[in-house]
Amino acid sequence: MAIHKKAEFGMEEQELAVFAKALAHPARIAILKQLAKRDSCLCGEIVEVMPLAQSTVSQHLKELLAAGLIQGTLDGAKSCYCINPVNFQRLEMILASFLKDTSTNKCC
Amino acid sequence: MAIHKKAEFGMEEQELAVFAKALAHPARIAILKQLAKRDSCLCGEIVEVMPLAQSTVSQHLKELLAAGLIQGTLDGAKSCYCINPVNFQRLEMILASFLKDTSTNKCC
DNA sequence: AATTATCATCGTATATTTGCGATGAATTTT
DNA sequence: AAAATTCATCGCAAATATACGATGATAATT
Repeated sequence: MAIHKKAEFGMEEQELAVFAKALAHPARIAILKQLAKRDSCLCGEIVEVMPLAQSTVSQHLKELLAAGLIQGTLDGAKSCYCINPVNFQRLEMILASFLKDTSTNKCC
Repeated sequence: MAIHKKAEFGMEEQELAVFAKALAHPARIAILKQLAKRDSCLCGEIVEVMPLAQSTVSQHLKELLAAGLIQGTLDGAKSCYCINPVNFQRLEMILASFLKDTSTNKCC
């Protein structure tokens, strides 16, 4: 876009938008489920159960990391990723607040 | 992307991804909050409280419509948009399921 | 009937996302 | 030490998203 106006909105909106964007691709949702299911994962283990190339999975992991939904370490050759419980709790809180703010039945 | 592989994931992942993508921009979150606050809105009323051009707001409304998060009618000159309560309830359900699937404390 | 107000859509420009192969770095295995 | 494994990053191509002004269509006002 010519100019990005995202910064002109409230902190709450921006924070939720960042989390939502991280969840805006089925691959990333599937990755998060896998991580939770196995408690933790090597990148290769995820690639095995995903219809995507290794480089693509690595990129999705990077985005999840940037959004704070997962945490991970790279010990030389091997990697290790897992859910970030703290930020997931934060996500849950923000979602609850959002759903409360948007609850209504009246319509046009 | 050269090829879109989204279709190769599960229905649940895809459905949540569609909702999440709709929420992946602060402007759309702000719009949803406005709609809930006022119960319903003309496009122009939203433009007034938003740092965006009318055409841009209209485009965001279209995306929210496509995702099913809002419903609306166009009576000639005037429009009327509001929250889609049914799909919001569905969103709430899917989110709860997702959060359950991703709950864990064990980490690497 | 002419003007004004409201809004969707089109066209355009730029930025971001998605996906992959190739490459290189670090570790492990042989 | 050589070969194999594991993974992030780079570079590329194509698709989407973001934002706006201009335009046209419809309805309400004058």
